[in-house]
Amino acid sequence: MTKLSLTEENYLKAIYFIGGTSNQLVNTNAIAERLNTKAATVTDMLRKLKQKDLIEYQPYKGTRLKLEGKVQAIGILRKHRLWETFLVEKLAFGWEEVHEMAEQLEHIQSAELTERLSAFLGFPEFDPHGDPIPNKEGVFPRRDNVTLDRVSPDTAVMVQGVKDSSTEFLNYIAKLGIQLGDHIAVKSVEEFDRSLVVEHKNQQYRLSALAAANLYIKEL
Amino acid sequence: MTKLSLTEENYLKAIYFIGGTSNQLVNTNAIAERLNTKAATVTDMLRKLKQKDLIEYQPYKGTRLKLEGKVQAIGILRKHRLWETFLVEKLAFGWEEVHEMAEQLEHIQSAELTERLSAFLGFPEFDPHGDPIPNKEGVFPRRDNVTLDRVSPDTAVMVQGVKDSSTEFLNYIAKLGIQLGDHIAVKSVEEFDRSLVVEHKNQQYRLSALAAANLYIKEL
DNA sequence: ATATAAATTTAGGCAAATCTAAAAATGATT
DNA sequence: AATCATTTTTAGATTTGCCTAAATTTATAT
Repeated sequence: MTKLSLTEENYLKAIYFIGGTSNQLVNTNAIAERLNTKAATVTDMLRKLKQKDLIEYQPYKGTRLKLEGKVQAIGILRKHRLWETFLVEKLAFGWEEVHEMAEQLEHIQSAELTERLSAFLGFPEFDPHGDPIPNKEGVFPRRDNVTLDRVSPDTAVMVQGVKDSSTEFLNYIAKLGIQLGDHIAVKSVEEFDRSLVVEHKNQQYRLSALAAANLYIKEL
Repeated sequence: MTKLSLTEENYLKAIYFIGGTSNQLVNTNAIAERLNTKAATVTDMLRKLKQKDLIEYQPYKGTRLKLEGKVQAIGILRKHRLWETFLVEKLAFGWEEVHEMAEQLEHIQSAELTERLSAFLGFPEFDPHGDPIPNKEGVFPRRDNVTLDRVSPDTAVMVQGVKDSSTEFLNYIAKLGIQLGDHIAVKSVEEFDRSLVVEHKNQQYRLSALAAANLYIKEL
């Protein structure tokens, strides 16, 4: 349980996200790209993290998190999503504005603070983007993984989360006025490009299949 | 308005506190001691901060903050005290527990976050230790600087703050159950050592002159 | 299968923040 | 005023995280 540097934490997080839930082998270049750094720099850090026994790493082969590395990564993710929830629910930020701040706040070291923050927020299970918040044991809550492109015409749904949380997508749906919890009715689906006509807040408009595939929903 | 490193921020804060409100010249050694570092290290940083025009510094003479350095230091202090207020009032930490966490939180960069936090807390003017929180222009609220050792016998007062916020003192008054806002009645003052007998929460006990001198109060 | 391309690592360096040891300046004392 | 003690600075290293350029390994494609 050595205390990690901010940089080390960011590397673990990057490996966690690229590796996905199945903990795939991760390429050096992928990490470099995600962290806006150079492959040579990543190699240095991988050697260091391996030496700390946080990752598996074989030169030229790739890397994956070991148990302790994963625990750390999930811990950081937990803090990130709790702080995002705080920023949106208590400080009234828009859900597209909070990522930067949460990137800083997630590195605050105090287990007690994290747990009290969670309690203060009412032990939330999903953050403002609809992403699941692992509990302090690192266990994720379950959620239906249905996206808007999967539903049939004439279905009413509620928006539960976004799959793609890039600024571009968040801005796009902010422009449409879509928020978590909003109700959307799918009117029709275009055969040609799978785009859909939806009714939302008394307005009808068209959504591309790509946009729809990035909205997690619950059928009503 | 160059963004400062965490370390640079800590140096400015140290100079601010040692220099006091009158912005006295500060010795290299005093800074080293406060930051648990070595004088040589401090010299390096002073050269750097001077080069950034944040401080006045003449080798062997000492240093003091320039306007921009002071603005930065007060900005950090504002964040520190707002976060402390948050931790105590919203997360129910004891006021002796929060310093460490606030030391980390004070470096979070986002003016918007700071202002929203202040609003969320109801624009507090004093933190849980009773210390004044500068507003976003850097102006401190005024407060009576009366300490408990200054009042005459048979006076009722309210605790407004602590002058010495060392862990030792905070623990001591926590043990006595003294909290901000508490009412205390001074029963008598001992000629010999200026110690006082006080009534507090239906109990009578004796406080040393030293302890009393570290409690800011308001007469009722 | 061999050449070429792509990915990765190694080598050598740089900047920030730190340290120890030695040198220099300041201040205090007789 | 000369000496001694203290404070401060300089010099030279170290660690962390990063870089570029060159070398090496792996993958791809004729």
